[in-house]
Amino acid sequence: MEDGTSMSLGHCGDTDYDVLQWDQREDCEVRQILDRIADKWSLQVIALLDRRSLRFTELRRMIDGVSQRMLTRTLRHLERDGLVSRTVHATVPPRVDYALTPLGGTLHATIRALVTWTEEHQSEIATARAAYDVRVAAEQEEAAAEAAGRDAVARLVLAVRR
Amino acid sequence: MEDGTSMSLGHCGDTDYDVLQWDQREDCEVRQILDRIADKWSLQVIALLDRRSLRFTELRRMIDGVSQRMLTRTLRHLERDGLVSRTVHATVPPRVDYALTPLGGTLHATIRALVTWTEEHQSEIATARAAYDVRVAAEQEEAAAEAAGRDAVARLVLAVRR
DNA sequence: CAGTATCCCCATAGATACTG
DNA sequence: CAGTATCTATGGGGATACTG
Repeated sequence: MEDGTSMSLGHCGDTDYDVLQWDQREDCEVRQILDRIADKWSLQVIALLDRRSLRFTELRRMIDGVSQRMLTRTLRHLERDGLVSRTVHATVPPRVDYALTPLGGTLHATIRALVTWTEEHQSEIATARAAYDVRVAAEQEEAAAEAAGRDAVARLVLAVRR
Repeated sequence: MEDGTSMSLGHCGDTDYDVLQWDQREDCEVRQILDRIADKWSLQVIALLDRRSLRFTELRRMIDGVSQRMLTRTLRHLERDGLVSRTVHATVPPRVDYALTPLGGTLHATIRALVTWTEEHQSEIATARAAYDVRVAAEQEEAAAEAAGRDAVARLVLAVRR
């Protein structure tokens, strides 16, 4: 076995509980779910399984670039969290079906809000980035010019002294 | 400079655009936002700044365990995406205020949905995990027992042959 | 088919030291 | 105070080989 977030989960660190916010607590449930959905493959898996249940190899083919190892790991994590169910059919060759659980379905629905937000605001973000990058570039040029100015002065001083 | 997702962002990979889903596209806006809010510190920063604007050191003190480097990086990223604003007061000693932009505010509101979901379902998740762990442990014991049985048989065979 | 087991890389977090 | 610069270490994730 490779890992597993350990069993002693608990309800986050409970120091000054009432003063702190969900996002203040280290390793709380929110963080764990966030880490799960933010990892490279989980979200794609969830989205695909929301349409219909799929076999291992079907998922593997549909998710471009995923390795067997990573797909297995991702599915195990999702299964452990109760977001995805795994049914093994004792046939030859073996057949394993993965499906989204009701719980997983509600999570996917929730995530959609974030997707919608992103779609609605992506142009604002792009604009902000462009503006930021320009600003940074300008500052760098300024700094370079200043440095060049200092050098010029230094050379002048040397020339005069000679 | 250290990095910056490069400037050639674009609207994700545009292969078979209409067939694919948002979550199928590699490196699309959704992924970028997800990576941002899912990273270790961004969310805490956003949540704190949603209450009131804060100075660098205030943030540093309020966010337990964050290093200068990480806080700076986090703030720069958030600033670049237009989620956080940075105002430098030309005083001695210097004073820099960070605040959530309107855009950042709407993002925080959206994320709250995810937090709510997590709070509502954390017991289900915990139950699922416990069940999964028990299942895995049982399978392992089973496998161990089987292996032990095989060994016993093997020893018997050897004993009889002698 | 649906995995497990290994090895390896490299991107990023964290610690430390220095600066306008 | 509010950073930048540099180094190291951890682990996520890819490639490959093997198996029930």
